Amino acid sequence: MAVTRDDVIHTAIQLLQEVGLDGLTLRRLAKELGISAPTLYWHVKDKRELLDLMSEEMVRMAREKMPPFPLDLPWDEKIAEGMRRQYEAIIAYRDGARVVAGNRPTEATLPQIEQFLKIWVEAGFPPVEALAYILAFGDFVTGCALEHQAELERQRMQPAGPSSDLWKKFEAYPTLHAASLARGAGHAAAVKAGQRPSSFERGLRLLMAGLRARHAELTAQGQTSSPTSRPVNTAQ
Amino acid sequence: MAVTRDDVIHTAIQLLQEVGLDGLTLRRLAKELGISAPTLYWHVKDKRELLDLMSEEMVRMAREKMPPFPLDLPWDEKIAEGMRRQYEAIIAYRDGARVVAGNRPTEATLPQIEQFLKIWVEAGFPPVEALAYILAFGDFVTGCALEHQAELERQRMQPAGPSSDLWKKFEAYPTLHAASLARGAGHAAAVKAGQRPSSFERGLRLLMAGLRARHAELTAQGQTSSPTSRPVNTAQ
DNA sequence: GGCTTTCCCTAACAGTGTTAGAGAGCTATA
DNA sequence: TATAGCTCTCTAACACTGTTAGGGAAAGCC
Repeated sequence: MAVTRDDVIHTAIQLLQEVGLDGLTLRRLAKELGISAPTLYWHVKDKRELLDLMSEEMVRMAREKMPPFPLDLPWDEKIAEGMRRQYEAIIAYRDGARVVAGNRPTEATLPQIEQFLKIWVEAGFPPVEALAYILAFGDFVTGCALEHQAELERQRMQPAGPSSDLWKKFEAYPTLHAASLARGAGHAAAVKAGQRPSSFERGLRLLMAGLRARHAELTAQGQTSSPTSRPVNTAQ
Repeated sequence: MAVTRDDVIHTAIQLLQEVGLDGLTLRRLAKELGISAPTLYWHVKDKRELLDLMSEEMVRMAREKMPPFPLDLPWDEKIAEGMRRQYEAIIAYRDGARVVAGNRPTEATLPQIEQFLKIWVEAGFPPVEALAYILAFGDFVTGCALEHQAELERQRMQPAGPSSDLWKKFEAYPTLHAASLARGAGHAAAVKAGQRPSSFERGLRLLMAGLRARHAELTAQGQTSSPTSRPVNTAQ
């Protein structure tokens, strides 16, 4: 049976899990599919395009596996949950962050953004400001996901490697020393157990606190029944 | 005169400015130095090591050019300024974010972290919590810097390309449509003018607001003269 | 003079994404 | 039924990449 474009994409994603992004070569993928490397160019324009398609499909599949979005939450918890889902979707696959981040923005993400943006506007944020915040939140998610998976790849290469040593061998820096000691084993264990690393949750909590403050400002400023009807200044 | 290791690093950084990370090849660098490619392996173990050295030197040089850090600010503005400097240092060179982010954490950054951490602890944050926040902030900075420079590279390839079109051709998404129209030309112009994009400043303001709220919690909880003497719960 | 260190070379390997060009098998149409 | 065209695949090859092997000339040291 002939190989389809979907076969290429899904086999590539599966192969990514096994060998990582740096090991994902066209020849390797072709062998997995039982075809020759140049044949891939009939299904796909570029390796760049292949990665774009993989990126879209990966977040789509990851989202598909999640329980339906709880719509009966207060606005701030809805937004927080939305960010968590974006984070989880990105790190669901090995090197997913690098694949998604390297991707140029595509049209397939627009409905997703639209839906999320609506939550913000219904909460009372002016559309421009909400969009700006979504982008900023997105950058944070990307950064966390990249750093998290980079750490995973480092551990995969040399378990308990010099990365952990680095956090212990400095008595020259007293504050850092105290902090990292107290941090110590708990963190490494949590990461290895696949838990959400504290960086993301910590930062998210801060962002949400800041957002609630801004929201209070907005609702105090424009006291109409429809909060979007009278857009306020965009918080320069 | 013989080529030194510093020559290699600085020529590589200069070459990075001209051709970008993807254009930075060992043969190209060797030609720039007037030597042959394999000779580079006498000065440097790896390309990976070369990039690590470049990363360190780039942030060092960028920091060197900044005015001395203003120490007479309130604690929150000191932290915000520290984050801004980290961001500026990373995006000071072309593809700087990719170079720095791809770098495994090195010992040279420790004094920097120690100094920054001290600001937090003096402000009243327990060391563990402060360190966690610094890492979260760092992820945010990395994410913003990567996205910012990725946008720059996209523009370099095709000025006013389909990326801008994407934000305009969707009347199917009303909320997004409204937001992006109001955003429109102002943003693109700001990015092209090299201004700090709103994503970073917006997110930073949110993070700082959240941080001030957390700080208020902490100081209300532990009312001693030395705020670090009685570390409080770490905000689970 | 001999020995080691420093700095450089050419030749080559194994791998990468990618293009050129050709061909087998199916389908639809004249 | 013959012909044209579409779909999917192939081999050969190109222009790169990082990297290794192994050798050689100049300088300093004992």
